[in-house]
Amino acid sequence: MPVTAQPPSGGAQLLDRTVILLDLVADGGVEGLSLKDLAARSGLNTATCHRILNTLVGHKLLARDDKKRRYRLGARMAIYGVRAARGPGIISRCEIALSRLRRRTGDTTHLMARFNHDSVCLDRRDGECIVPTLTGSIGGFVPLGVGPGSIAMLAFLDEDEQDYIIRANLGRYASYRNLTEDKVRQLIADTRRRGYAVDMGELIPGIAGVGLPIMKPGEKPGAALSFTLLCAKLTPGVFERYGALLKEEIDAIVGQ
Amino acid sequence: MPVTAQPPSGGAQLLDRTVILLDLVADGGVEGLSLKDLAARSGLNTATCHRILNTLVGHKLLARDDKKRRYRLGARMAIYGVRAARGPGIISRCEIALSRLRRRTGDTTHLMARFNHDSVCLDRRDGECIVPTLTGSIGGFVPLGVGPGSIAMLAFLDEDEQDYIIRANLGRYASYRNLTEDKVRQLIADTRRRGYAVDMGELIPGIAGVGLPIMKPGEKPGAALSFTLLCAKLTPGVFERYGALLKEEIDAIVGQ
DNA sequence: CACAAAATCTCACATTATGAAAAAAGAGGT
DNA sequence: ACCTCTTTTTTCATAATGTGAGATTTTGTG
Repeated sequence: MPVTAQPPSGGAQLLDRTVILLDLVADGGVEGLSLKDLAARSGLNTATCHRILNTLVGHKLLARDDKKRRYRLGARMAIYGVRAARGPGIISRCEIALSRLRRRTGDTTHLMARFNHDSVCLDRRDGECIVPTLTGSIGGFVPLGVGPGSIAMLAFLDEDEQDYIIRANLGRYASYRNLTEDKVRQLIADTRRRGYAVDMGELIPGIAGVGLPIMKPGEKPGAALSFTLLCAKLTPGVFERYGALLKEEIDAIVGQ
Repeated sequence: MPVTAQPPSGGAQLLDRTVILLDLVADGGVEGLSLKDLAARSGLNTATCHRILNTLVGHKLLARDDKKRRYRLGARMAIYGVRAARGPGIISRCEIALSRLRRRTGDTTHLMARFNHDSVCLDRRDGECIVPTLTGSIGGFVPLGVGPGSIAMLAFLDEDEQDYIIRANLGRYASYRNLTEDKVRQLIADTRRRGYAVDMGELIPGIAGVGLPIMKPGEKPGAALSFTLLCAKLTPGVFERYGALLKEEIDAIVGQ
C-alpha cells in the first residue's frame, strides 16, 4: 500500500526525490526502514539518500531510531498533519458525524478521501464487532473502486474521469476477490441507480458495507462516509436504513 | 505561533528552504499565504519560493487556492500526518485516555507534546463548557512553561535542560499574564513537590488547569495530559482528584 | 481602460547536489 | 578476542542543478 507513485514535477529534483523517500518511509510502518532498504526501493544512490534523510531528521520531519538505524515519520510531520487534517478540513467536519453514526448503529464507520487513483482512510470509529477492512486502519490505501466508500466516490465522478481511473487501476483490481473492470463498472451503475454504494460480502467474505459520497452540489466528490458490518448481522432493510443515515449526516456536513 | 524557528541542518540547502516555507504555510491557517507573503517572511527570493512551492503543490504536500492564489497544507501532508500520528505514536496511545478523562469529569482534556522549546497541542476533547485555551485548538503552540501540561513536562526535565529552555524562551514569557522567569521556576518547584502541575487562573483569568507528564521510568517526558476547567467550578479537592485521574491513565499508558 | 501589483517565466552563471569510492562503524560467526 | 562481511557515513572531483535579477504575463483596482 504505497502512499502513491511519484507524480511528475516542476523543477526541483531534490524535492521530487525527497517525496519519494517520504512516501517510502510513510509506508514503512512501525518498524521503519533502513538506509539500505530506502536506497534500494527508491532506486537512488545511497549517499544521496543518506544526505536527504539526515536533513529530514534534522528538521524532525523524520525520526531515526538510533539503535536500529531505521527511519520513520517524525514529530514535525505529525504537527503538519494535525494542522492539515484538523483545520477547516474534511476530517474535523466529519468527526461528529462519524461518532454519531457509530453510536446509532454500533457498526464501524469510515471517512474515506480521494487521492489520485486511490482512496485513503482518513478516520474511522470501530464498531462493537471487530471487522477486517481492506484499508486496514487510518492512513491505509485502496485503489478507487474497491470497497463501498471508494465506489461511492468513483460512481459520482464524470464518466471520462471514471474511465481514466479505472484504466489506471486495471492491473490492481485482480488482487481483490471477485473484482474485475466489468464488476467495477457494474457496481458504479448500481450505485448511481440506488444512490448509495453497497457491498454484500463480495470483497471480503462475510463483511458487508454501505457508502455515500460527500459532495457539494455541482462539485466532484472528494470524500465519502461508509459503514462496514458483518453479513451475519444483516437484516431486511439495513442497507436502506444505513444509506438514509449516511445521507442525513452528509447533508448536514455539506450544508454548512 | 510559529511551528518553530529553522534549526541548522546538514547538507541540503533546498530542503532547509523548503522546511522554512512549510513552517510558514503551516502557520498560515485557514486563509493561506500568498507567494509574496511567503517570500517576504522567509527572506527567500520570490522566484525560488515560487519554484519550491510549485513543486510542493505538484506533490500535493501543499494545496493552492487557484482563485486567491494562496498556499495551504495539502492532502499528502494530511496523509503523512494521519500516518505519523496514528501509528504506534503517542496520539493513538492517548485517544482512549483523553476521551475517558473527558467523560469522567465533563472537562476539557488536552494531549500536549514537547517540540523543541515549545509544547504543541496534539489532541483534545472539549468539555461541557467551552473554555478558552492558550494553544487554541489542535496544532497550536505555546512556549514550554506556559500552561499546566507544558509546565508538567518542563518540571520533570533535568535542571540543565530546564535552564536552557527557560533561557531560550525568556523573551516570550512576557506576553503571557503574570509570567516571568521567576514565576516559571516557582511553578516548576511547586510541580515537582506536588507531583502534578496546577494553574489556578493565573494565565487566563477564570481558567484553571491540572497537568501531568507522560514519562517512562528513567526517560524524559515527551508529552503530557492536562485538564482545563472554569475556576467557577472549582471545589475543594478537585486538583487532587484530577491529578489522581491523570496519574491513573498515564500509568496505564506508560505500562503498555 | 489604464495603471499598479503580483505572479510567472527566462536564462547565464556558479553554487549546490551528485555519486563513486574510501573510511568507519556495526553485526555476526568461530 | 579476532577476523569477516554488511551497512552506514564521509570525502571530493565533477557537472548538473538550483539560483535570482530581470523581463513578461496575468490579475486586480481605481
